[in-house]
Amino acid sequence: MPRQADHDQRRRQIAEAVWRLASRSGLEDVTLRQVAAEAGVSVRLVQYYFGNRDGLLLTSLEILNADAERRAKERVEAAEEAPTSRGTVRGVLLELLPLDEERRTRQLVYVAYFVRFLNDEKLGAVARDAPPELERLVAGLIAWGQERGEVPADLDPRPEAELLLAATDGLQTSVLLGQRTPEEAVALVDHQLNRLFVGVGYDRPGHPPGGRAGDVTAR
Amino acid sequence: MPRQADHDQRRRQIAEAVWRLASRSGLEDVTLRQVAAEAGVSVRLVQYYFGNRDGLLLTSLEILNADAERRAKERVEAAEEAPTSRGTVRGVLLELLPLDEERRTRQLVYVAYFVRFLNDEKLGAVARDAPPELERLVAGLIAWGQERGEVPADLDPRPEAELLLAATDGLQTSVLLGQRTPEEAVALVDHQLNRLFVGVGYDRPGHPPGGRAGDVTAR
DNA sequence: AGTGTTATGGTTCGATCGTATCAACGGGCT
DNA sequence: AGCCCGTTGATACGATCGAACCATAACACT
Repeated sequence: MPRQADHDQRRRQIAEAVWRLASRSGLEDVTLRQVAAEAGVSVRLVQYYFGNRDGLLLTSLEILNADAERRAKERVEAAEEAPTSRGTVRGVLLELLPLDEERRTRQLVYVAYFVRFLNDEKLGAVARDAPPELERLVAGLIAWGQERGEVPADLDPRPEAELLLAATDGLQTSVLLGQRTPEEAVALVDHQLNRLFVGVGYDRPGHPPGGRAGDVTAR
Repeated sequence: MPRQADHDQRRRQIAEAVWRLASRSGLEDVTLRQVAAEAGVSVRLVQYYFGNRDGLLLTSLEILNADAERRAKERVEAAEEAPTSRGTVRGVLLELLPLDEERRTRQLVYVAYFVRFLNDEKLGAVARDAPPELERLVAGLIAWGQERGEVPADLDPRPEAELLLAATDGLQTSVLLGQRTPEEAVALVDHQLNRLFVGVGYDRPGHPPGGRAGDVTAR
């Protein structure tokens, strides 16, 4: 029991227990006792680091959000090395699908909190931040694709970005429910990307476009 | 009190209390006592009609689902009087948006139950039924539109239907969170419909197509 | 070396949970 | 008329909840 513990790590350890419980069976199973047991600490320690239950729920969500933001930034930067705007947009969208355990858990946690976002201003603020920013980002990428001639110039980037993100969000739901495999969801994202991006293939460099451009764009 | 009570109405009265509580603050506030208070009956009565809490949650969801199905059928039939396949598809999609209090509550209830769908087989079965059926319905309507020359023949109806429904589902989320007005969501649905349906206007009969078809289709 | 603050564990308290039990009312049936 | 069962109310019980309190080990600082 050292005097100088790593508070951030301790908080993260407990927050991860909250995520697991919330994603498994919802917020009603996120009790101080269950969280303590799941994290392998005493109830007192949870109180010490988070105060009361509201603080526990809020701080755990904030940590989750910070994680998501950092992860998204990483993936955007990685995708930006790709020579096409399409690759970057695809990277952003795929961050919204439950393609690995981390993303799956994160998205389930958001769902578990969802109804609270509407009536709890503090929680709602945390949740309402991200999406508009994403829409600006994707719209900007589409506009950039237009400058590079990868996206038809007569498209309006903003609604295209909004629809793309909404569709991905809807696919997320179906994948979580097990109605669709992650692969099918990715294929549908690519299908929609095919109508936006002409003359560029998937984010694999050197992939042959295949057929006339008119075929790829499905119109 | 009377020996012969209307059981269905009683059950519905209590189920509606469950919906209100669940949509307001999540399943953790759906306790027997709170439900009884919200419905204006005694706790014993809730037990009498639903057994235990699991039964209460399950049966309330089943009643909600039956309502949704009936309402969707009504709307489809009403839309089918419209002369275009587009009007019918639009009617189906708009049923998925929180455009009135009934739809809003219904969709919030689904969200409140969501994480339970994954681990509770009984609940999951109720939730997993509807969506695939919707996809077949919309895909069929698109195919019908192709026969009538309202939809380009080279489109594959199935992925178009899936994307349309996924996008609407995603828009639902943003409207519930207050990030988008219902009007904006409907506008985006129409935007996406514009790329599928050529040469037919909105479902208002006699609405002038306006400009060349190429303008309307955004491509 | 002693002292004070930080970090942690254990325990208790009143409230509320789901569930079960006891009690009573009231109309349909013989 | 009288019994009886469907229907409703009130209440009790054990478990668990969030929150608070007390105790103490261990390191930092002087």
